[in-house]
Amino acid sequence: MSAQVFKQVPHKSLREAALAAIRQAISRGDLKPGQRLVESDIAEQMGISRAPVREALRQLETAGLVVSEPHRGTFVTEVSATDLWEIYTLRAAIERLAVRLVTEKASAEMLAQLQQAVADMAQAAHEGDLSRLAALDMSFHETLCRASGHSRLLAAWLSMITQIRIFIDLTSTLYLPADDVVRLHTEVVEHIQNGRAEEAGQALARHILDVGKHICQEQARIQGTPDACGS
Amino acid sequence: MSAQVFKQVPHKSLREAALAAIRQAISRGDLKPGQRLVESDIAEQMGISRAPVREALRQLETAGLVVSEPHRGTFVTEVSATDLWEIYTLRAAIERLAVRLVTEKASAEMLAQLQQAVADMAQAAHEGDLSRLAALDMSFHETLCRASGHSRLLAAWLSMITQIRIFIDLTSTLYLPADDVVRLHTEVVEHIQNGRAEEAGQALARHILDVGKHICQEQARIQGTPDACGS
DNA sequence: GGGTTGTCGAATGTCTACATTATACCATCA
DNA sequence: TGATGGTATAATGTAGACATTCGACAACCC
Repeated sequence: MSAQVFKQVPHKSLREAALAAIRQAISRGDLKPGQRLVESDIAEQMGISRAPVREALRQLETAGLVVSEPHRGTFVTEVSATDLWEIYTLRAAIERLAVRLVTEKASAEMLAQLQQAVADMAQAAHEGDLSRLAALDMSFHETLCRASGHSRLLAAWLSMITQIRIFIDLTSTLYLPADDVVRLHTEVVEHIQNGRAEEAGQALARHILDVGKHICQEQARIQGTPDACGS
Repeated sequence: MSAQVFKQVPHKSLREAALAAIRQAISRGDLKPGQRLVESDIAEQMGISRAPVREALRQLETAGLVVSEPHRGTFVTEVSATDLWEIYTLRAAIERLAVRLVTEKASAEMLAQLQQAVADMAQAAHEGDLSRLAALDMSFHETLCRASGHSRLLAAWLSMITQIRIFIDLTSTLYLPADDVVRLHTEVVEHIQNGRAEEAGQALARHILDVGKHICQEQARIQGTPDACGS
């Protein structure tokens, strides 16, 4: 066998293309919660037939990004306050595991990466660049989940983030003073550094649940529904 | 608007039928890990066309029960030792949340249901009916997840159980003495009863991880691969 | 004989057409 | 006027046909 010269063609099926396109559209907010997705429209816009579009929609349905009712159509999932509560509690539990795993491994480069992330956050906070701070915040958590080396954990995290991203952007506010955000993440990193897995997990979970509660209340306020977020 | 009197008819499509059929077949072990699923065969056996079968397969793919390679086919997911480790760690984290939620609510009937489950387990253990004990064990955990009132949590739990059920049945052994199994669950229920959410969660998580480790090692032994289950 | 190339069969990927169903609209009638 | 019932339309559900691709095996060359 000769040396590798040619790159593998990324073998994309139309289904995967449709999947990515629709997911992106939802993630970007081009498709809003509750909006109807008409198969033939999507197919026409993409220049393909309905079959691959349907299959992509079925995948998105299992992933929870859309809901489909027989003979009525598929709609972008609407996220209720209850849903937000579910997602945030689950997310907290999952990230708690992530941080525990990372602490147990505690590779030097991982730690450096997380420290860098926190340093960036501190700088953004210092400069008053709140939207950058929010982006770095999200990035910090993603880094953590990736560093866990737990593929299912990461997949679950990404799935949940996709579901709430629209909402986070919608109400794009920091629910805490910028300094507090930096401090909380610093605390977590220090716990990791010192090998205190349990403390790191608790600090992180508390932080996530705290933010979740705020977003939950905001959601309830916007929609005028009673606050469904547990204590 | 009048009060709800008539139930909605469950409006099942062929896709849902196919989905349920294939899922059951995998769950029952009729379809073994690694086995190829030929769309036209399934369609013919069910007396339907390939379209709904394909869509069902796409959903199963997202759920992680099958994997599909372009132009090669769809196969029942093979569960490696690493997968088992991922599933058990995630499951422990999720059930830890479940037990916390249940403890916080602590409705009387829920508690009674869990106590009944443990009592049944004790009886089965006393009678030496190990397979019934194993079934009750599983049922206990499912009850817990349902009682959490957290739909995503339950969905995630069911998904993971489906993925490992084949393997659990395959190596259908209790990895602990029957009495220990009963004792561990009794302990969890007592913690719930006393409102000690954190302790209940830790006890449950320890128990699950313990079992997971044993199953992991068993898997590694069977396949001759090195033990990939973290500490 | 080892390795490469050509060919064939089978399964998947995709498309088009048709069947079924839900919803909106309008006519009808008490 | 408002409820009832029919009809049209548009979208989804399903089927079947065709295109594409993979894997295996045979033919071929060195």
